[in-house]
Amino acid sequence: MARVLITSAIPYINGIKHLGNLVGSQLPADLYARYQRSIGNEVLFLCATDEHGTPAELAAAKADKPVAEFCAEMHQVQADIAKGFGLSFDHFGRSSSPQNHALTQHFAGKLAEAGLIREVDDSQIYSHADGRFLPDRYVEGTCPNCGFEKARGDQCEECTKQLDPTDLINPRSAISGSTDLEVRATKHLFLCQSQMKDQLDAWIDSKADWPILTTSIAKKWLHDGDGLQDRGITRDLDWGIPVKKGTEDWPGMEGKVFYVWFDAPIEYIAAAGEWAEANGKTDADWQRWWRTDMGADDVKYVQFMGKDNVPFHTLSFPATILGSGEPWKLVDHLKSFNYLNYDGGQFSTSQGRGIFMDQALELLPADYWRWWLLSHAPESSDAEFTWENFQQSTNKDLADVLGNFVSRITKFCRSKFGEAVPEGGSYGAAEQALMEDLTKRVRAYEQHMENMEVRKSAQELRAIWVAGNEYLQSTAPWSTFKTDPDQAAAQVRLGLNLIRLYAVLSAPFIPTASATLMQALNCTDDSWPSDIETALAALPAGHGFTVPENLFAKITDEEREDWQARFAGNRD
RNA sequence: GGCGCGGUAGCUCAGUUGGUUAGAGCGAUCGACUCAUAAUCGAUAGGUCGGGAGUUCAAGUCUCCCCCACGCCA
Repeated sequence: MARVLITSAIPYINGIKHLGNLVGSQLPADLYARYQRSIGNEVLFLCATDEHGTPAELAAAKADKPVAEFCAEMHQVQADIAKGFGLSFDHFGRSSSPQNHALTQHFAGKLAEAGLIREVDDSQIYSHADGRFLPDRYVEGTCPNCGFEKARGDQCEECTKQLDPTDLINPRSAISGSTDLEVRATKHLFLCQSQMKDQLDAWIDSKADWPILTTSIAKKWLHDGDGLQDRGITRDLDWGIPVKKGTEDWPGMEGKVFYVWFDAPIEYIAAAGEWAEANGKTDADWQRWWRTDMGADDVKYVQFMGKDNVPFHTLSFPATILGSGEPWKLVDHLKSFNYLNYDGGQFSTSQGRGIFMDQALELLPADYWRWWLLSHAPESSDAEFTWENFQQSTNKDLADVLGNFVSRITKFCRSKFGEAVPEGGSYGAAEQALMEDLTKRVRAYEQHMENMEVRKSAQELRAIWVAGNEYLQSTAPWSTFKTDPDQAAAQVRLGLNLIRLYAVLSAPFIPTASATLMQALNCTDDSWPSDIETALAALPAGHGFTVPENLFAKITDEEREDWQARFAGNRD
C-alpha cells in the first residue's frame, strides 16, 4: 500500500473564494485524494486557511472585529463551505495555530544557524492616524512619472512604473486617507535564497516529469536578471507569528512578526501536527508523513496550486526546507493550474466578479460544480466558464448520460422483475465485449488519475458511462423480454451491476451522487474494480434495491437565464 | 519594452520523439429505438491546424519573421 501526502494551496482568510480559486487547487487535490483512497492507498490530505498579513487585519477592521476573532469566524465559514463541496481534507488547519507558530520559529532558527538569514536596515512608512506601518501598496499618492493621482507605493497602475513609497507626491494612507505619515527606520530579516540558487536549480532539474508550466516559471525566477533574490521574511505588524530564533528571543526583532509568505507554506507541515492533535495521535504519527528520518521515506508528496503560487512552492518553500538542513519531505510532484475566466473576463475577488463558493452551493448541489469544473479544469491554458456551456455540459453528462442510465435500468427492472436483481439467463458475446471494453477503459481511467490528468480522467469516465447506454441500446432488454425473459433478466442484472460500478468509479468526481446510488442499491461494497468481471458480479440475483429519485435534475433555460443575469454584475 | 503559456472543426479541447486519408465531446442534420429525466444509440456534414518564409523525401509537430489573446516582469 502506497502512502500519499497531498496538500492544496491554502486559501486566504479574508473572504469566500470563487470557483476559479476552487478549481485551481482544492478541488483537483480532492479528486486525487479521493481516488488514492479508493484504490486502497494511505492518504493524508491537508489544507488550511492562510490567516496572517495586512489584508486580514484590514478585513477584520472593516468587520469591526478583533483580528483573531475575525479569523476564527472566517475559518469556520470556509470550513463549512469546503464541507459543502465535499472537500475531503483529513484536516483543515489554520496558519495561526500554535503548531505553526512553533514550527515557523523553529525553521527561522535553523536557517539562522545555517547562516542563511541576514539583517537588513530598511525604512518604511509609518502612519500615525492608523497607528501602524504601511505596506508599500497601502501608500497612495501622485505618480511622479505620469501624474496619476491614485498611484500605489509599489507601482503606478496607470503608467506601470515601479515605485518606492517615498517617490510619491502627496503620499497618504490608503487605509485612512491620512497624510500624517513618517518615514521610520526599521530592521528586517532576509532569507538568503541567492546562496541556495545552485542547489535549487539542481533540484528543479531533477524533476523531469513536472509540467512545463511549473518548471518554466521556476527557471525564470532562478535565471532572470540577477537571478534569485533574497527576500524579506519579517514585517512590522501585530498580527502574525512573533519573530523568534527557535524558542529564543531574537535581539533587535522585538515586536515584529514573520511575513505571511514565510509562515504560510510551513503550515502544510504544521497542519499535520494539528491533525494529530485533533485525532488523539502522537507526534510520531504526523512525523512519519513529513520526516524522512522518521518513516516518510516512502511517502509520495503531491502539491496542488494555481500558477501564481508556483514560485513559492518551487523556490521559497524548498529554500526554507533545504536550508534548515533537516530531513523534511520535499514535494515530489507539483500540479499547477491556469486560471478560469468568467464569461469573457476574469473572476475577481476584489471586484466580486464571477461566482463564489457559497453562492454556487445555493444554486445547485456540489456535484454539478465539481463535474463541470473538473472536466473543464484549466490544465494546459486558461479555461472559460460560460453559463451556456455549464448548462449544456452538466445536463448532457450528468442528467442524460449517467442519470438517465440509472433511471432507465432501475425502472425497467422494477416494472418487469420487481425491485430486486433478477435471476436467470447467462452472459454471452455482447456481455463479454462490454467487459473487455470496460476493462480497457477503467485501466486508462486509472492511468489518467495517477498522472493527475484531470480533463482526460473526466473524459474517460464519461466514456465508461456511455458504454452502458451502448450496451442497453444494442441488447435492448425491453425487446428481449418479449421472447426470452431469462435473457432479459441477465441483461438487467448486468445493468444494475453497472450502476454499482459507476458509483464506485465516479465517487472521486461526484461523491454525493455516488453515495446516493450505493444507498439505492442497498450496497456497501465500494471496493475498486481490479477485475471488471468480478466487480460486475457484486450484486447477486435476489439482491434488493430501490429506484432512486432522478439523480440529476436538468438546468432549465429559465434558470440559466436567471443566474446569468444575477451574476452579470458585482457581488456587492 | 523583455520574457512566458497559448492561437487546431460553430463551441470546449486532444494531438507522444516530424511520417500514411488531422481526432474526441457538445452543438447541427439525418436515421434507429421506445426501457428511460423529449432521454438513448448510430450515421453524416464542418478545419488551407493564426499569417508568411525556410529546413526536410515528409511539418499542426523543427527554425526565423509577423499578427492576436492572456499572464509575469522591467
